[in-house]
Amino acid sequence: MMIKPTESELEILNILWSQGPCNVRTVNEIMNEQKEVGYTTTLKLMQIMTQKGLVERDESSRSHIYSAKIEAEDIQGQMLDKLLNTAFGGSASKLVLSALGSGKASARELEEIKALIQKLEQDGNQ
Amino acid sequence: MMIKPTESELEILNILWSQGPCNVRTVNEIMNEQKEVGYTTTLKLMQIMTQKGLVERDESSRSHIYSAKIEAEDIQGQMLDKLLNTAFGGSASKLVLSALGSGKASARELEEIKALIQKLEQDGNQ
DNA sequence: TAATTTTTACGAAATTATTCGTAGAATATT
DNA sequence: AATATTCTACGAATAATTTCGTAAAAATTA
Repeated sequence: MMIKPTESELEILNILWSQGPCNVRTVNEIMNEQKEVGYTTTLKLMQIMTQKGLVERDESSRSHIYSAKIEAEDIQGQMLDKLLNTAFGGSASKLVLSALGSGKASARELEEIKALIQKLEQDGNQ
Repeated sequence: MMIKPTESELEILNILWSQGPCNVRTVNEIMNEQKEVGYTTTLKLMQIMTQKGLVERDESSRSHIYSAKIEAEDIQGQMLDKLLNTAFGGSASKLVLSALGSGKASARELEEIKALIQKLEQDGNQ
């Protein structure tokens, strides 16, 4: 069973996923664009994450460089699964309908999704 | 801003959503099908939820009857939104593709989704 | 080289969430 | 009526998460 990041840990992972490897200072500055967080708070979190194996760090330079040790897709899938089961009673279609219903997908994205459905239906009919 | 249920609170809400109004005993028994939880633990949680306004209770009979005070759809939408932003970087299509990709939707459900997309695209082109 | 700044390590306080024990009231059973 | 059961209220213990202060080492600047 894969380890489940806490909410703060997930925020940090998101930064690492989008920025690539970086040091505490950078992560903390990005965090602070959303809400005020002390430097040592971010540092501590990232140290804990290292211990848990969520990130790894390169200590060769003075300011350690952290990188995500797990794939965004893995965590996304895990969390989606959890949400599916806890909030949507296991119904993937309810979840998808809710996601699309509120107009958050562009025309281009809708095409992508249609294409996937097409593919799924073809595979299913074989 | 709507109040965000904790994980345990969400479990209880799920029970109330699917069962309709019920008392602590019933909720606790259903909870115990998944994992062992003491009766007073469930009671306490439901009392807290009452305070927070997540549920309301009818005290007219001795064993109080609790019912969800918020719509499943509202919380689902809220949590989905949050997941969308925290784990999927705001990309609804990534989320949907991940949800459909792992074969969790039936043929019937895929049809529903297709129909919705059709509708969204028509509306969009007006 | 002295002073300042940046960084890590560590511990612990503060906050939030979960769990449960105990007491007492209401009801049901014998 | 006495006993046992079921229920709520309440407080507090425990656990998990988040936050930050302080100290010391390393590096940079004056």
